[in-house]
Amino acid sequence: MPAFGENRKMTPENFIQSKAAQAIQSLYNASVDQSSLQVQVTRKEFEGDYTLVVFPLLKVSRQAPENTGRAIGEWLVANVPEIAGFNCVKGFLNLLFSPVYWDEAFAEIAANEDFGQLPSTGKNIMVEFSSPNTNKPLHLGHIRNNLLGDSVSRLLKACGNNVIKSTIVNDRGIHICKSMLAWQKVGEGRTPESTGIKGDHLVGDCYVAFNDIYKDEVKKLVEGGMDEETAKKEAPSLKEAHQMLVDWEKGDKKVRDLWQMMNDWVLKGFDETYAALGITFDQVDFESQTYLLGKELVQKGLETGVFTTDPDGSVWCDLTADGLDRKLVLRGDGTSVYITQDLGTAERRFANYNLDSHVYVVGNEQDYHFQVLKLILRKLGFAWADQIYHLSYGMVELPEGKMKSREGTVVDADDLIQDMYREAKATSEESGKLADLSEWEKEKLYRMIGLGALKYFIIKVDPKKTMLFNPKESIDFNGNTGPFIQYTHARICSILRKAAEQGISSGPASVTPDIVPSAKEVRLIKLISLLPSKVAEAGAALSPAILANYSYDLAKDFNQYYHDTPILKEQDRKVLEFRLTLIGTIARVLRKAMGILGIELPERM
RNA sequence: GGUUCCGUAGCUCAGCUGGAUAGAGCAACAGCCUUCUAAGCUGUGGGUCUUGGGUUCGAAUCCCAACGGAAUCACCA
Repeated sequence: MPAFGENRKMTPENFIQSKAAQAIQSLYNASVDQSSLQVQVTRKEFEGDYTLVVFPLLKVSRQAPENTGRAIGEWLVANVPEIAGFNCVKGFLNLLFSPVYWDEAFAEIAANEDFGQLPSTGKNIMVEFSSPNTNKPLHLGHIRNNLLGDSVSRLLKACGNNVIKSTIVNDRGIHICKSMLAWQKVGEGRTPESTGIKGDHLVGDCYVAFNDIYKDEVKKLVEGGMDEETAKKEAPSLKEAHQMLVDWEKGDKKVRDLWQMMNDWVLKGFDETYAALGITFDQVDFESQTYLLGKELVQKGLETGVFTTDPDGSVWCDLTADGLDRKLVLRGDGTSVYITQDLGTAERRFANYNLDSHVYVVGNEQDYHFQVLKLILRKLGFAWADQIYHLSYGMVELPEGKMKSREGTVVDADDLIQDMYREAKATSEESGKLADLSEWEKEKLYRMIGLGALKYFIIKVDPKKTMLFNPKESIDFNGNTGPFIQYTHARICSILRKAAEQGISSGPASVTPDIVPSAKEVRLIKLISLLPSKVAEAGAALSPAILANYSYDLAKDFNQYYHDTPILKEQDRKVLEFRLTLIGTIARVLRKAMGILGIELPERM
């Protein structure tokens, strides 16, 4: 992927590789494969822009590392006008580009409005994420899922793909029946309207109530002499819930009506949470409408011998040869299981949307499920089976351990969003910098900052790792946090505003070849220029964390530059305009990167 | 037991296809607001990269093993 804008034919790395190959040819009369030459950005402790690692070349040069490096460096300076100087430390040849080179590179970035957007691939990619159950409200785990899914969708889009965001609402099953039953038993006809409680929370309360009733029954049965295992199965409320599920499948009107009503409450509640998070979907499926999919595939698999039938009529796929176990795909009574409908929906989606690939954002507790899913699809002969990517993410744990809904240690999504908002408000009010804003503007800002903090906190961690959520640290707005990056952007906007008041312009045209960027400015330009490769890298690894940490690096570097460099006091107009263009470009790059992550950057804070 | 993932500063995390003295933030300590937003900046202290082997000029990174932790292996979803 190009490290520079799309117009540039060569990245600095390629450029050095090709010139170094020429140097080696000329000095040692040996030809080396350009791509085998290792070039990296020079570490900031050393002087230079890019570094050629000379160790691998010693076989060819038959000289000490230092001498080899020096010889190549001298040749490059003498023969390549873009390379202005070099120094050699051990086996590392640090090369310095001429200021003109950087100036041109920067002008190109500054003029490219689409900087950071990669060329179109023409591919259709579906990203499925969120996929909630309708028996309880969203919690912190769902937030990680939603933010990853949303960010990854934006990443893939920035990588030039046509992205379809989808979710499948798990609105059917024993869990929702439990909530329904409890509502009938102890709900006393309460509704979101009559109580003012958000619909998903009301239904979640019912779910908790069911578990209380259930535990009570089990306890009584055990006291009556029954062993615990049996008691857990024989509890009357559980049997009732099962009966309710059977009635639901039969289409019993009373059950269906109740189900419809309570699901509507929940979905309305979810809509509010999604709106608060700024998340939307292009395609929403409901499991109640898709759970029968996949049965034809089972039939097909039986015909082709991929599946076999047991004496009791259940259908299995034998995966023992692949190091896995036997997997049930159809129950003895002919009803389907979880994986059956997943097979079916995958087939339907690839066909309907002409997908090139499909990303599933699902927790790592389902790693095995997706391993099996892909394998079965491959056995069924679908070429696209390998284009399924399970974006597996780790659990979110609390300082006191795992979240357990039954023990009430879950962090509720709505509560969390509220807490972040409140903290942002308190911190902002304390600073007193927003006194002249209208109430409406302030509210918008508190939301932007609170949510930015939450989103960044979650997204900056490598998805596959189990992460710890410490409420105290999450509301800290100092250091490597969303608000730090937002603050940097607000500061940049402030500078540009002040400059405009003083009638000083900034823009690509102000970059002229006679400006010599300082070492710090060159570092910033190098950082800015990394955006396209970071987008590509993050997209390929499906890790928004890469982009988040890159944004932090850029913001941190800017803050240091900002403190060391007088900007508006500078007398030389040309230098001033160059700096303003640089600062404006940083703002644009930050906005782009954070936009891909789904985090807004305010112009004031 | 099988499979997969994780183990880096007191804590939370970075560390790209192997490269220079392993980096940030938090916490602790010491500085910096007549100058563009102090939600900031500068500095100090803090490491056997879980352990042991291997591969090579060179390993936190790749391979093997051990130890520790997590997930999963349902006629649940």
